[in-house]
Amino acid sequence: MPPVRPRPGRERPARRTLSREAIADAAMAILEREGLDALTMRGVAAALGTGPASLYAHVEDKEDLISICVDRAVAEVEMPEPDPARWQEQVKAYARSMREVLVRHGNLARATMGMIPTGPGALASVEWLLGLLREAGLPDRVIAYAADLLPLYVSAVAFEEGLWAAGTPEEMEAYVGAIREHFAGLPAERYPHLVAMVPELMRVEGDERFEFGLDVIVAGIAALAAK
Amino acid sequence: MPPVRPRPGRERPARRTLSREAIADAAMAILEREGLDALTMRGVAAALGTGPASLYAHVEDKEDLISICVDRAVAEVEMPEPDPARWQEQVKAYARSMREVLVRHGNLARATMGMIPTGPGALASVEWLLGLLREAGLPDRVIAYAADLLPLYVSAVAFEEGLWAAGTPEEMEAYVGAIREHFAGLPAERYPHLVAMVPELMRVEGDERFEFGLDVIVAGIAALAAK
DNA sequence: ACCTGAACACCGTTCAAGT
DNA sequence: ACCTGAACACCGTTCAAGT
Repeated sequence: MPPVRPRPGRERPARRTLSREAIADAAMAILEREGLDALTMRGVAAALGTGPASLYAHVEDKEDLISICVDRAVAEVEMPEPDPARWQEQVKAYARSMREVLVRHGNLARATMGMIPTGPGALASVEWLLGLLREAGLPDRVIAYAADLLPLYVSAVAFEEGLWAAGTPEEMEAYVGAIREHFAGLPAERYPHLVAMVPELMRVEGDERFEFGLDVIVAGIAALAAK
Repeated sequence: MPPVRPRPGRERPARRTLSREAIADAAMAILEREGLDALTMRGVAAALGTGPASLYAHVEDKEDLISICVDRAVAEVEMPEPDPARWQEQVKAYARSMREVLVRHGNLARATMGMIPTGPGALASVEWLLGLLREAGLPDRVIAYAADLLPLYVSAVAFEEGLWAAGTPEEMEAYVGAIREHFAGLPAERYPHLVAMVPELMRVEGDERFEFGLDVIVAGIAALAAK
């Protein structure tokens, strides 16, 4: 009669098997907590209790891993039932949701720029936007360029906002103060327009800034579509 | 009578003294030849025949060095005599020139984004744009946001174009081909709008794309200014 | 097939020491 | 004050070896 043994291979708790999904989960957690700059292959591996080399059995390289994260994030963008009569408002709501998602995921925006989306999340997102604009009756050529311009704008804004959010609030405060002083001290004879505009420029604020660009772009698309 | 000596301290050719300017020159040369990714403190130092530590006597850090390069590049943007009656066309010409400058300097665009300009080159550029829009009679608030939106758009486009230009033309060709095939193979029942739009989306081309966005933004600014 | 330790070829920046 | 060699604390990725 064989001696009683603890269940075979269970002397220590089984290591969670690595997988594309588990790696992406760990990466997303780091992104949300610390942002894109803190996302390293070594960090992801450490979070999974292994070494960086182990990741390469499931993931092509760091770029590949980031593209998985981007696709997951983009899938979170809200896509309400298209209502062609309200396409301008729906396009804006879509852009607002995308901005929120990109900022929340530790400035993934830097990665979305220049990326041609091929993952299911991004494809569903593009499909939604194209559908809305087509049902609204915009010309195909305008739709093609608009569907390219809109995410570009949102990504650019989110990218910048991610950079600014990198520092602590105190550093941020100090930086803005230094900028303000620098601009206030400029010679009016050399930069008359700039000096005259300093108060107005200093009033520029994140949300309003985003909404202004959105207004401009949606109004511009509507104008070009009507031509 | 003292022996004839070669000029004092000239036994070897004198090392070119380091300076902020010399360091920036070397950095700009690397940028134009190899792009932003290839710009390293070690590379700049090597080009100047010294070690990386030597740079830190003249330059705060890498970010500081890049900001010098950005300012130099922005100073190259064309700024014709403002003609308020033609402000829309002049804004577009300004944007085209900025795009060209950013792309030519090895994708400096990634660095201009999120940067509040304080150097003389950037200030002159902002001053010009503000002056044009003020003389054109746009409302101050629209000017403030427009002067922010326009460089953001140009930088975003240049940033993406810099990414695409990173590979060789053959790699580029292969990548576009793969994308085309991927999109052509998508199930029409899952992505009806996307599949229907593939031919139109594939016709999207760099210059036309940039011009479309420019048209949209300038038309949008004009529309908001008229309200 | 999957996982691993160790190593390779890089980074930006700091520091003590020189001149 | 300026410059330097060496070192520190990181990277992404590869590779031979294990299972």
